Amino acid sequence: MLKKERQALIIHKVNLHNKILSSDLSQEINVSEDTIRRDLNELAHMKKIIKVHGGALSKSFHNSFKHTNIYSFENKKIIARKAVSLIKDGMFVLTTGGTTIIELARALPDDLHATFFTGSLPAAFEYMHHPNIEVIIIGDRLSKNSQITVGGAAISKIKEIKADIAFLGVNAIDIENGITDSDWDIVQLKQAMIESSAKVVVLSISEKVNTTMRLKVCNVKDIDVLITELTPENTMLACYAKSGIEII
Amino acid sequence: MLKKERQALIIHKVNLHNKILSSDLSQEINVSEDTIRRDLNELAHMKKIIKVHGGALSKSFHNSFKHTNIYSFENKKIIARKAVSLIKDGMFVLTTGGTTIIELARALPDDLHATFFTGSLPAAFEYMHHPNIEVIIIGDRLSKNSQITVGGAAISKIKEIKADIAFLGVNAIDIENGITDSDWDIVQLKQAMIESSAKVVVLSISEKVNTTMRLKVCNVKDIDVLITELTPENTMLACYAKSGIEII
DNA sequence: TTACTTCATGCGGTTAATTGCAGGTTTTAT
DNA sequence: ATAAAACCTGCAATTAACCGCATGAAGTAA
Repeated sequence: MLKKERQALIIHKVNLHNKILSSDLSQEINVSEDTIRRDLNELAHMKKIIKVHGGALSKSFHNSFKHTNIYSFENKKIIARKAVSLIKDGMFVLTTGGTTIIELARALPDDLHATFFTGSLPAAFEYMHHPNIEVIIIGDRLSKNSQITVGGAAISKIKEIKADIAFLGVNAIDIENGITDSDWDIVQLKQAMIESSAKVVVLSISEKVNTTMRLKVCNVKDIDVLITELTPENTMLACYAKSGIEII
Repeated sequence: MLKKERQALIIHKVNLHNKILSSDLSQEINVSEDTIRRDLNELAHMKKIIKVHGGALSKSFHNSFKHTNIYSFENKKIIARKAVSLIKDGMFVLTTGGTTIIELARALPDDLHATFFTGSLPAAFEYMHHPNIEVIIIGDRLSKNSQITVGGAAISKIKEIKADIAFLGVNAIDIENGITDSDWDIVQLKQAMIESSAKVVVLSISEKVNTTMRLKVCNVKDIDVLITELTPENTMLACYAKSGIEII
């Protein structure tokens, strides 16, 4: 096999599989690993692939970090816009923290008059900049990881509130296991919020749909509305719709 | 699995869930926890994630408040340094908000172990970044002007606390009228703090000394310590020293 | 055709990277 | 205080990468 021919094949395979091992190529094309390595180095030098220890990665694979970041950011904005449409003047709104909730805060229209309850510092900070929103901070011990107040006092405060709507930014939702999370304190908080709220709205990028974590927050049937960046007709969400959840 | 590939997966998961445990990753990817730890450390070194004990956190979750130009910044730093010397390990500390308190928060030594109570969002945010400080947020309605929680619930929470020391950033202090302020809610808050604290420390740049505002917080005799950027011997402070206040 | 040059390849030996593990220490949680 | 979990360090085994060189193929000019 000619050198050019071999390299073309390598590029093809890398783009096809996003990754390739030197050892595999060597076996397949029946040349020494040194030759493969030389090929990979040349191709890497021509910026056709990304050479790594043990093989190579496709260019698109490596870029996928930045893309996903912007991607989910855009997705969260879409979710936020949908969520905002559920909030009406005069409502009492409970929210968790999380980046999706932050986007929700930023998407609130200036003429909305409502009262927001939260224990999340970043969320409170966003609400604070809104001209017509009353912000009530739920006090307790501040969790440094999640930047939200957690503990018994926070829970009992939440239970005193009769909110119209609660927005939960969730980390994992699954038709079998419902909403799950990895932080015990956050789980307690979310459970209290669900209990205290007339309507429970779950915000989740589709990547988190059909994933589970260790601790259970609630069942799918406890949710009233599910918002993702996808259209409600998406097949991925069909089973949730069938469980009686409104999909937006 | 290639190392780069694994690290890409880790970044993706961290960004997806905001937080990840080394043990979970180890199970999922089927490599030893040591390998995961090494990956996390590398990624942390590349500033892609935040490494914490037991796992890692997403970077996007740690946006900090903007550092606007603080008036009389250098003086407030001097005051902060003096104030910090009063805080000992294990203390319960009550603080208001205000830029001087923010400087106090930043001046805290890393090895200080103490519990801080505050209703101030910016102050809480600074305390949160300290490794060994427990932060308790005092909840209630958020005052947008002063970025601190105010109201009856906050007051009664403060009264439940038996703090060792309270730091008040004040707006006006005068030998005749004592501490005065212009915001009714803040006045209530400060009064409660004074009541709940064994020791009351007032932080004030000298510009605010010998000025008065409309609402009275307390008398000079209710203060234990006064800290300004001036030396204790300064004649401007002599009359306060004569009233039995410790000047630092 | 022949002698010469260039290039691609494989191989032996060496160096570097990656990973898991044993141990001892630090941190965390109870 | 105490026990469990997480951490770090050094080490060893495995694997990949690199270097230099020999071989032979392919091309080139006389």
